[in-house]
Amino acid sequence: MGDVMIPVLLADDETLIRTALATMLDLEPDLDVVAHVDSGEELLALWQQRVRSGEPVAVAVLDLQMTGLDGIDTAVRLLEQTPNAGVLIVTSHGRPGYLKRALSAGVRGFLPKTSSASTLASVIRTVHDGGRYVDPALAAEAISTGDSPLTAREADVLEFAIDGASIEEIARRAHLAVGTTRNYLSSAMTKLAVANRYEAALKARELGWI
Amino acid sequence: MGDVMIPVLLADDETLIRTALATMLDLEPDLDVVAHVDSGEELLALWQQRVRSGEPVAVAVLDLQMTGLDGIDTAVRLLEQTPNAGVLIVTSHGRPGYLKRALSAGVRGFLPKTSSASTLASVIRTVHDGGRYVDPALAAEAISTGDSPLTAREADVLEFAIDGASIEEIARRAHLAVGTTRNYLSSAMTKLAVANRYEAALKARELGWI
DNA sequence: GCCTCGCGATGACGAATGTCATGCGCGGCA
DNA sequence: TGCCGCGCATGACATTCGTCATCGCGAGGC
Repeated sequence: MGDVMIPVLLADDETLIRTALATMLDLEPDLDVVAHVDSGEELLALWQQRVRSGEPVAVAVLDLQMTGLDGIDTAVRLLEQTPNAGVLIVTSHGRPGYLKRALSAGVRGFLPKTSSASTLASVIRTVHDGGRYVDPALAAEAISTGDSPLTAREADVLEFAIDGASIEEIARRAHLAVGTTRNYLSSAMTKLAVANRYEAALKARELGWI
Repeated sequence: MGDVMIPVLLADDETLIRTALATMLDLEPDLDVVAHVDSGEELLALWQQRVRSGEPVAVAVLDLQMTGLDGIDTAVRLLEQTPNAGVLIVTSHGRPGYLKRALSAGVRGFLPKTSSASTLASVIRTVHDGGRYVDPALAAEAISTGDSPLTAREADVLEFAIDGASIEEIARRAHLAVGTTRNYLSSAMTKLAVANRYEAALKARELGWI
């Protein structure tokens, strides 16, 4: 019996949600939530500890938006260490770009929080067995969105533009000249078909491109 | 036994979270999650139905951020109909202004999702017994933040400014002249001590003032 | 070696934006 | 009744912003 149980590690900084999910998943006969923590850092520490002590490989269920290391950052580090670990990301915001980044990092499951509980449980099993599962709606959206047309610099300046900073401030943060910054912002705006840098930053974030 | 059970109605548009919370709360011996729905509208319909059929008064647990009617809107309508109903709001974003609006609507419980599960359960009991409970950290923040210094018009234009619209566009949406819109934005910017309307809108939202 | 291309920068120009002084009408209110 | 205060509006002004043409430079590609 013990060897058919799937060990699950859960990371989410919202305690209420995390414990509720842990409680619910633990009710599944074949799932064993061995630990749940409130940050990516703690999950990584726990993972390493389990690897060192030779415990059976677990499925990591990560919330995408966490303070500190977010779900994708955590997944990247975890997968650097354990290349084919089963990692599953759960998120409130179905941004296409996030899905792409997660998949290219090697994440094998990606679900919105609007999924059902039974979906989550079955995806945990799928991921544990080496399979993949991506929410169909999110996948369709990611495909139809296409890849980011932004160059690295354009993405940089947009990232600094999102909090409403002036071009001067953006230039300082990006270590670019003011005029250069303007140009990058301008070309990003053209690509995104919007009229100013704020809309551009908003849209790029919406699409997960920054 | 049946009459000591506290009926709980749950509304949250994230199915995974909602069912996990419902499952967890149902494990409490004195709580009975009689239904959980994914929108404020549905919760209101359910509430009315229960009132009409004379069922015992329940505690409503509402997620603050939902598409359509959000937690506060739902609470307002629910409390218009049943003035001293027990309503509890749960949220990811601890904006001071939200807390104030919720309390002035008559909500008696306000918790961040970073609370513990036992806190939620005990606050449901408190609210059911006619008591109040507000997360101490959120309460302190709300007190230190003070009230909104924005006039109604200033708040209006800021709301339209948050998606990056031009002043012309904001003016159209607010049914104001372009110059007037500029003036309101300008005075809002002064009050918020920022340099442009985007920062102003962001800051006002951060503080829960719009 | 030469050519091209992308990155970073500059300067000029018109449009959008933020500021300020000012005006007008209207509902309280002393 | 007269006097704020407030909502809404104008016009003028200096800045900031977005666009565009142009340039230097270094890293490949042939």
